[in-house]
Amino acid sequence: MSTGFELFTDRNVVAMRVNGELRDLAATTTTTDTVEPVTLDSPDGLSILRHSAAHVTAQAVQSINPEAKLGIGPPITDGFYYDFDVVEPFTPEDLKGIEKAMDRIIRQGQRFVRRVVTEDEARAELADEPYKLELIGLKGHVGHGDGSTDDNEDVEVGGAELTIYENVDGKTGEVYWKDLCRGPHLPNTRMIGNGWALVRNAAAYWRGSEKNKQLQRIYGTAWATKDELREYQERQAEALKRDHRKLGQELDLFSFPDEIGSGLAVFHPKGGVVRAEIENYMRERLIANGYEQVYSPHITKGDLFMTSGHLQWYKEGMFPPMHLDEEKDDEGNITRQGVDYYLKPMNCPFHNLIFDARGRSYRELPLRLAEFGTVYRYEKSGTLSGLTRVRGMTQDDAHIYVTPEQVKGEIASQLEFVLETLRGYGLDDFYLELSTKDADNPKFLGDEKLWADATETLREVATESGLELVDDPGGAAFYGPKISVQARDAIGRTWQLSTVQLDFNQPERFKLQYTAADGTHQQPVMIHRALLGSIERFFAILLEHYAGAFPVWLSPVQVVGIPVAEAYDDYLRDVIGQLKAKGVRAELDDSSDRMAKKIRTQTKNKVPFQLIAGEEDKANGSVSFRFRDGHQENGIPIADAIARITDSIATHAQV
RNA sequence: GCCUCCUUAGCUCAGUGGUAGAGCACCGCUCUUGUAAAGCGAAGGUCAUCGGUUCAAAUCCGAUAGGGGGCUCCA
Repeated sequence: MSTGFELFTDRNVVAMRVNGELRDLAATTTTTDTVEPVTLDSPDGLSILRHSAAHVTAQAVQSINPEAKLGIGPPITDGFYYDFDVVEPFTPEDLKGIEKAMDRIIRQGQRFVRRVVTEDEARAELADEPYKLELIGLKGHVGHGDGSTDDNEDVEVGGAELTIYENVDGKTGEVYWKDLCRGPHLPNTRMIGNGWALVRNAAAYWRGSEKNKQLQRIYGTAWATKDELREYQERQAEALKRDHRKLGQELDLFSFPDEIGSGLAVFHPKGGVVRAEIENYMRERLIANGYEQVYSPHITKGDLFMTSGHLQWYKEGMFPPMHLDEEKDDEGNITRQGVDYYLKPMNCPFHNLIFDARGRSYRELPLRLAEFGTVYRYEKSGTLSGLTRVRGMTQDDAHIYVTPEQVKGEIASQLEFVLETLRGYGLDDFYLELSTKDADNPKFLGDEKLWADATETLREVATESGLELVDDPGGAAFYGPKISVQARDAIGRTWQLSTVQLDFNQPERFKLQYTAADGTHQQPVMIHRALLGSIERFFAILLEHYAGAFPVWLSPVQVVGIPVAEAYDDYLRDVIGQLKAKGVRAELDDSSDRMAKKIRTQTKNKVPFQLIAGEEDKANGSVSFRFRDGHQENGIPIADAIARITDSIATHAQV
């Protein structure tokens, strides 16, 4: 029998795994146990650190406001949070005070002490903590088919036995504070060190349901060292600098005029260039890969969405109808029945009608219909965010109709097409996510066997791609499972981009058919495929990925000519003219600014090529390049300069 | 939708009860020959909107709209 303190003398060890279970260092082990050390900087160690920091936050809050009732306080990515029921929400000043109190607790070096309690003991000790009592009650039902506690709540109540963690004085053993908790914890608050900070406060529903009361949540971050905290804060600052809303304003790309309404963007001329390039490239790729382009209107009679099922399942996500064509007599009696028209939230029903416009042969399949279809969704106001979550957006939407035998091959080639196209935009770090149905959720429609087969097919294709595959249980659409491509951007954030989704439901609802080789009528399988997601969102992702410094082909202005003095305007104007003739977006900066000011301005505009010329270059028939990072290449002959620029556009190069 | 914070000139922001300010951008003039800001001047705001308190409101209170951060949602 020995404790972790005896087994591990390395001070970086903060907990241990005993037979696979995380335990406090204070726990006792026997010689037959398998015991592994958990270091502070390991993923487990960081979670424990963050969880302990959450406890200290709660202790600090209750030391300031004893009336605050405790919710839950789990570790999360990069940090932790703790929820409180308080009469007055926390203010930024409150957070400063809480940080001070936390600092005192941390410096004091209080020990975390684990104590096993019976349910009755726990209820007695936590009589003033209604939320904790609720969790104890829930735990009582786990194993009786409830199973409703999620991972975060599990952090509080844990597995086989109820435990309370006490924060006690390192010397006297006096108990300062306690909380229902599974643990494990750091041996001592001092180990939280100085790599932590409170980040913000926000409201959050108790147990994640909007039917419940909103609690006040305090978010914090915690790291093994102060340096790692600083790196984290720098990453946050970098993300802020790249924020597409900020860059969109600075670079004059798009805006959201209040006069139009929430979540509805306009693209300015410069943003329009970028967007057109994004779309043009996509179009080229579609045509080269056997797609046919179709168009459909923005509104439709409601019946179409009854057929598709959208009005039954997603009506709250749609803009309310326009009621048209109703006529009444003088007494107000309806003499002609009106019709409801809806803005479309999805394009698929229209494409189904195109499929169904005439008899289809198996020889036509796979039939790939593609459209940049603008859709409107009545997103809740609180969910809107820049271009990434809007109420009006254009999907690069495609629906592919295949025979059941073609499903696997088509999905495999779709996946390849998707990845290749994304690489063309400069994204090349991907992993896949397989979204499947929950066993018992009634939201998911259709035959179990179909789901199982479809899921298996997707899994095979995903596995064969060789990319990392992550499971997303319960993430499927109501009509079928999907593979989504997640892309990592330049600073390591991941974005869900393309989705390839199987649908057996809509072909059934629309009674879609094709004539098979044997003359029988068969139902096609439908594949939904969005490559960029929405063009607005993809625009935002690229903008953040490149931090506004687009590769040349996407840059709104590709070349700016900067004469050393006015006398060289004409010389450079001629070079710019030659570039324009080749389709390059080139301009001459003939404003009255000094050269250095022009360089500053165009660098801030993130123009990829600045062409500078004065007497020296003019005499040699050359120009000098200056790039966004400030480096220069002087005296390049004009013809070479033009070739270099046009090549960089053709190859989608970054400069 | 819910909680919370915010909204002053085109942009970034000062201005905590006595009816508005700076820098940059825009416009005009003068100047300007080699790699990130030339000088001078003019113009620009019923302080998001509406209502209330007050002798007096950008400032205090309320509502509405828009935005940020979260929660919930995301076909």
